[in-house]
Amino acid sequence: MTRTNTDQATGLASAATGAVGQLGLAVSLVRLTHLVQRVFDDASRHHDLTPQQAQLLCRLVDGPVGMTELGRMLHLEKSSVTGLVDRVELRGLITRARSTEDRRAWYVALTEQGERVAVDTHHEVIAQLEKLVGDISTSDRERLISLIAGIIGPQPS
Amino acid sequence: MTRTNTDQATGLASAATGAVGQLGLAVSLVRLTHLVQRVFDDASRHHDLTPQQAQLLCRLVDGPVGMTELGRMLHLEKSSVTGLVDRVELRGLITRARSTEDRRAWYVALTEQGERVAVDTHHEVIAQLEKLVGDISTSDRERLISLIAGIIGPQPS
DNA sequence: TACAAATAGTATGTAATGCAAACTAACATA
DNA sequence: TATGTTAGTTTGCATTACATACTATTTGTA
Repeated sequence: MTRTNTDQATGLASAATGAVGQLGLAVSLVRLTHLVQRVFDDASRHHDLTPQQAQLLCRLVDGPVGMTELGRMLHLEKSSVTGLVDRVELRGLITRARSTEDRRAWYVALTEQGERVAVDTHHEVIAQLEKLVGDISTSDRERLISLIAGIIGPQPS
Repeated sequence: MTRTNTDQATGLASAATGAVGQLGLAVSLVRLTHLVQRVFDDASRHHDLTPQQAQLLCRLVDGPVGMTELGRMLHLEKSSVTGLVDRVELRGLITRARSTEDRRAWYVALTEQGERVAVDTHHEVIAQLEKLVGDISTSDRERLISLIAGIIGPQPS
């Protein structure tokens, strides 16, 4: 099986290529993603949340959000949103409130406890990531931020 | 609720800060991760795989791997590995073969069909990611690769 | 050699995730 | 008013992931 530079994968194959610097950009992005994902999962677990529950809480930090909008944000079908919100509501971290304009719609909001958990979890994620990037110089950090901004493009909320 | 620069979150809060360029590095990393994760999930789905199944296949591209080692690679408990391997084996994408040195151990390997699916899925992930970073100049790409290399550090396989 | 401890993997039971399809209630429009 | 659309729930299903308990094999040690 011959293999080009970007041909080795989404997971490993480092033995074949040697240093990280030899990897393609796409593969580097995938590895970086695994690492960040890991940090997020660990932080969630530390606060007794599943990663999905933590994601939900993070989406509510700026204020109440409707169920349909949540599904769009989290890329979930509406039935999945119902289940996720149900479970987190049962834990007392969020509440549902009827919309005043549309009696079909609900707004999901953090409870006081939910806000504490959301903020704490968020801070742990940020702190752990800062630890990972701590060695990078200020100018490199800015360069990295702007390069990433170029990739993720206009805010997809 | 006052909010510092790195204080807004793991999910959004863009309305409060404006442009992406204003975000902290940690938050940028989290957003980038969501994007890459999305690409990986979509590619998996296109090939009728769950993301976890696709991850598994990717880990086998370089050759057979034992169950314990798979668990270490994928950060899964051994009972989780058993289940995942069971299901993918049922689909005919991988096979178990007894180790010759240790009669307790198994090696998991791609079948012919599994190798095709793994390579195809991998190529789709790479192609989609390349599309995302296509606008970046060659010198910026190299800079980005080396900055990412600094973050992910020595190959954790 | 024999026996205890560690290791590789499986089996079982439980909770969470996520989808599709069918459903109810409310809104919107012709 | 009738019809279609939208917001959300319910149900049933497959997958994921863990902990715990288990079997079989290997390894270390007396």
